[in-house]
Amino acid sequence: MDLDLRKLRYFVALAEHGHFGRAAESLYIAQPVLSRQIRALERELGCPLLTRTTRSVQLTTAGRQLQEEARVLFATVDAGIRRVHEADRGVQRLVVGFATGLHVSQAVRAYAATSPDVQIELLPLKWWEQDAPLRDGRADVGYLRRPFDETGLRSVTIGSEPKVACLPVTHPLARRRSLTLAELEGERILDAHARRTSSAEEKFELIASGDGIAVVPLSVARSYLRPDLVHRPVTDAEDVETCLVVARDSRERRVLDFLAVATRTLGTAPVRLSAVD
Amino acid sequence: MDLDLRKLRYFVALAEHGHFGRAAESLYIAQPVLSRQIRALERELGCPLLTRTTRSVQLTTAGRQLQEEARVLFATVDAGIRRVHEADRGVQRLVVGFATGLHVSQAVRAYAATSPDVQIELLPLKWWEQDAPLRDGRADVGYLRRPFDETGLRSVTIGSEPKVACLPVTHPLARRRSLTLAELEGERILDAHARRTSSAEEKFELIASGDGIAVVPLSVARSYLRPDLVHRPVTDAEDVETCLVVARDSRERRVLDFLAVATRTLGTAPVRLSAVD
DNA sequence: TAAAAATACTCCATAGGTATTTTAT
DNA sequence: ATAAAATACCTATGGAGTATTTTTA
Repeated sequence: MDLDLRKLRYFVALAEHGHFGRAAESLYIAQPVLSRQIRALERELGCPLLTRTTRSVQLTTAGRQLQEEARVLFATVDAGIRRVHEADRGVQRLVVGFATGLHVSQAVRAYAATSPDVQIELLPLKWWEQDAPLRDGRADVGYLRRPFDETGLRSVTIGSEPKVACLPVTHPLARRRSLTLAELEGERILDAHARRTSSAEEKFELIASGDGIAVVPLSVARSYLRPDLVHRPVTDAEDVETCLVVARDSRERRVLDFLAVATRTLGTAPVRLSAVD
Repeated sequence: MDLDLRKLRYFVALAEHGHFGRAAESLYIAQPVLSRQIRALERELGCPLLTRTTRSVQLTTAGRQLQEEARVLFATVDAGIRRVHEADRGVQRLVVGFATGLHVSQAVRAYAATSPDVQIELLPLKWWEQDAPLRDGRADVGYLRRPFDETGLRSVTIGSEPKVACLPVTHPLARRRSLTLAELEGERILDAHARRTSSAEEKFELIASGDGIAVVPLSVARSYLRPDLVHRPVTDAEDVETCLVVARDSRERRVLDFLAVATRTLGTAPVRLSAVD
């Protein structure tokens, strides 16, 4: 049912030693135990992890992959347990999510100055799930662009930015100072791609190679700026609102403090809860 | 010793239901079993996860943190096992690491066209560990900037780029077309920061707020371009070499193919192994 | 007092041990 | 022939079950 981390640890030792006897020794268990546990692991995973001859042990492709996965898995476990212990010792954490192109470090530094005991973590938000991390607790507060699914969240608008069209420098429209939506009629617009790769970079690569153009918020264009691309304001496209977002039911001091500091660094009045709902 | 994922799964169910009886029911186990397992988990972790009254079960701070960690942990496990199964079914993967500012998507797309069956994954490399992922197998091939620790690796130089100084727009030197190292004497240079945050953004934030300047490769400056910063070539700073890197002992078809395609997209001759060593 | 968690006990699956056999070089 | 992994068999830890007690809103 559940992956057995003990067996996985045994497997890693075996993969490293390439020898049942020596691996068992390093694990302080008897060799037959290791043999059985590895067989069990192979059975549970449903695929062979090594090819055995009496003289050598060689990893299969799946085995090599598992060895790699084990590395990140144990690192994840260790880091997780450490954070649990920190939470137990009363260490406060604040995870600040931010959509591509939105700059948070000024607010973060201002907040860090007021609350030096809070560990701050930055979480870049993916364009296809801006809001989910706030709902499920992966982030305590986020800088997002509208629209997004606001159910279960509270948000304060903190600004807005124009949309721009990204074009190859060689594109005829690139010579214009600004554009209108009408002028973009007939252009191939690269939109919300289904592929959930990490790379919006790919989109811009496609634009550079002439496969299409994109209309994006100014700050997105800026953060993917390249010498072979230009961006021009689309004068009649609606501005995109940026906002600060928290989970609807979060009432924790550190979150409220951050909101206060963050809105203050924007030069606006501190957020009152009533204004947020 | 090892974290028990079964107990963790039980804990998650309990955290969600907030009630031993109902959680046990949802897990198809008896209530006393759940009680015991949760106590055992608390003992193993060395900290209380919930405050129990006969009417309600409430998570402690550590408990909330563990619930969060469990989410990412189970996701990591699932994804890992999936990749192991894929490897077993013969699905090829190629992980391409790249340092900030180096663009790989052109080569990746060219390679994907020649080898459509290979799953390609992009891995952004951290500035403080450019090379480690190549050595430990997290990446099969990487686009790196010299210098880095080349032990156990093979590299081909594929280009070089000038260094530039990043300054606030308001800085007196910002009006110059280009600069020399001598002219930067006396400036506060923000260098390799010890803090291993994900954010080189922070460094640029510091520059923008006048805390110092930085001398970085051109492509790094470009990828963190902001309206309140400028970058000017430092004419007498040595250029930075960019290179393609693989593990010394990697001889796999997919890696060699990628090298061939990648160097071809650069307009240079395909890499011969002898040239790499 | 009633609902819910904890405790007491029993059973069994499985990790781990030792002794031995099988296998491939 | 020999080194190394697999198999056989035993022990004991701990997970899961039922019955019962303890606790507090």
